[in-house]
Amino acid sequence: MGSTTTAATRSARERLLASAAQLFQERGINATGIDLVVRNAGVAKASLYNNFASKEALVVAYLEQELDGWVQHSRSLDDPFGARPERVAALFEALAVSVESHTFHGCPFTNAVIELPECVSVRRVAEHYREVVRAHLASIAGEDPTSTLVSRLFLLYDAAITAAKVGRDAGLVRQASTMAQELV
Amino acid sequence: MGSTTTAATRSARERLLASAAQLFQERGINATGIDLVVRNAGVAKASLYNNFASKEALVVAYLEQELDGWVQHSRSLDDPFGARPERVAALFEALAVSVESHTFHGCPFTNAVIELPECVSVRRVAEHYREVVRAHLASIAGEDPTSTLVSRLFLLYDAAITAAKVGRDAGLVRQASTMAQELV
DNA sequence: ACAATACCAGACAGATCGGTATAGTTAGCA
DNA sequence: TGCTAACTATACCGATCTGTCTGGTATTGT
Repeated sequence: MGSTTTAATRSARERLLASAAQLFQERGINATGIDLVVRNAGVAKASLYNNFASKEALVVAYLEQELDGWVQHSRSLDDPFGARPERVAALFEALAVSVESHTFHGCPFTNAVIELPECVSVRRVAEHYREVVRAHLASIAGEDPTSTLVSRLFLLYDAAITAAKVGRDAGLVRQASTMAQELV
Repeated sequence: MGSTTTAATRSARERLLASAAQLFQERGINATGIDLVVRNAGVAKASLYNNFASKEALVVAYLEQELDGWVQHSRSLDDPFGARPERVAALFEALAVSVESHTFHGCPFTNAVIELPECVSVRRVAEHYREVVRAHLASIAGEDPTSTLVSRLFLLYDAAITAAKVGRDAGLVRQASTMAQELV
């Protein structure tokens, strides 16, 4: 018990999270049934409820996984010794590339809040994500996370994601990138 | 027949659209069942299917109504003879006020695209909305809708809405407003 | 070898989904 | 007056939803 976890356990849980991440992003959360998540994961239904208390718990775990992924991804893109405009550009350019490769389905956190507006645990993860993004932008800008400059960069990052999702327009993403680079 | 529509018919259809608008925005589209829309409208279920072919058709009609509402609303806010920064400010300030009054549930078009990503008719209305917004911003800026300036204003408008929805932050909306005013 | 534990496959339950059908009521109009 | 058409109320349909339960298998540590 404790931290002991068998290889099989980890595999089932991981496959469920990977399946959920794919389906929730491609089809939306409310439009994706448990049965489909389970089948897509190649896992028994009971395994889902052994690892997660409910669908809502699965959604929250999926979002927490996405948050971890964003942190790792943005860190891997960032050169802490680079110039500020280049660091900003790297962040936005990665977004533009994923838009062009059609693997982009919008911000998982924003999407989840829209689909489950009453769910406080979802909202909590989404707000945590926004704090993390703000902190990252603050570290690039060399300012306080509550500063005007960081707020403006944050707005532009949000804008780029929304434009990419609804407008499917990588050009707008690059426009946002240009604006952000001009700010720092 | 033809354009003839009785008072009762108009009333049922209008009540259904009003009910759908309220519930789809407050609870989301997929999380709102037909029965609830009907009950909330004080209307019989058959009246829904006399006026709309399906739930999807109701969603599209709701979005078209929202589009008309946005056009009327933004026109009523706008003074075509005013200075550009004031015209931009009026648009964003109305958004900030609705955020503060807790009647704001995000952009209906963005939300619908997120909830029904496969639905082409929903996406079509959403893209129409974006063209209309672009045209309005172009008329304020006195430039072509495809110009860099209009793209930037458009990004900021998107950003303000997303920040208001997920972050519930009227301060960010006003920050976006300031940026937009500086641009024109 | 053996108990514990995760795993799989799938039936099942109760609720709710979108949508249809039935049956009776009301209002406008020739 | 009597036809038409839209209304109301409600029962019903098959499908699907989340979640539970049974029952058998494979792996694990001791």
